[in-house]
Amino acid sequence: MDDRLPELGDLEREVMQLVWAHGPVTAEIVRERLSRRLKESTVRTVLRRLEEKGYANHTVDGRTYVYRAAEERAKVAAKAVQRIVDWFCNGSIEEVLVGMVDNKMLDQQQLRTLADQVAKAKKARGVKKE
Amino acid sequence: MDDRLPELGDLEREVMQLVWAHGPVTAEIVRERLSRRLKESTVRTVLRRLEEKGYANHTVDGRTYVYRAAEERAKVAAKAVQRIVDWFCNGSIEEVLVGMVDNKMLDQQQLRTLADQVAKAKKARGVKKE
DNA sequence: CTTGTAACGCTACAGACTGTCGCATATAGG
DNA sequence: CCTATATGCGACAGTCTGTAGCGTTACAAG
Repeated sequence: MDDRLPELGDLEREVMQLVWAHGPVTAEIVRERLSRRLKESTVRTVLRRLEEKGYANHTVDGRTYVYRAAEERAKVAAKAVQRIVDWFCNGSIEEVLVGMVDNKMLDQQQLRTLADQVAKAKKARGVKKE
Repeated sequence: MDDRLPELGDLEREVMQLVWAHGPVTAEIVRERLSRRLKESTVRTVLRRLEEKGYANHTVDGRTYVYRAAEERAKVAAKAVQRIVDWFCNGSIEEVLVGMVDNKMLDQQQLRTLADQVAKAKKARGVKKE
């Protein structure tokens, strides 16, 4: 259920960004949009590995593979953050947030606004029961 | 200033945990407290690499190296989180928080309490000027 | 001063993981 | 049936990590 997704390399991450941003894609599409100019086989390998790692799925359309994200971007990010929190702060999210404020990555005002936005977002998609 | 610290391997992380938790330590101390049973040279290598990576410092006491964390745990965690946020969410912390709520890693109530705690923590250590 | 001992860094090395492809193979269409 | 094309597989080099042996150096005792 809470399968720990393996970490990604730089290229892998860039490709996932595209998949998330662009929706279902083919190796060719990814290749075109990629910053670096790579061979198709390279892109396909990355896509395949992404699937092995559980980040993506594919379906076949004719003889073309169409890839799409296996999990929402926000969810993956959340898990990644959770892992960081577990590793460095004994699971205390507060500590991390405090650290971010200290480090000026986030200010107090923002944080407060955040709470509201989250509340709003939650309501917007329907409240889930505990 | 915002030097991107390299990521850590499992053992390296475990060692850093000890450094943070136990304060200034020697290779020997670390070795004793470590879960796995390792040779001293192994521990020293890890400590040295940790220093190269910018996570730790050392001073010499007699002929013994004493290591201490170069940066606060919470700060490192915060940076790590920041990186995740940049990678996966275009820097939108909100998105991650929403994801965590969605994923039931965090609930709305907690988040609100969080804002207060951070505010308190900030005040407790004195406001820093921009 | 000589030597034993303890702490150190250096070098090494095997096993993953990644970025990058070339190539043999299979298949939709004509 | 033949061709173009999309696919997967295998490969290879470079890097990172865990793990450790070894030669070197410095302090303490003889």
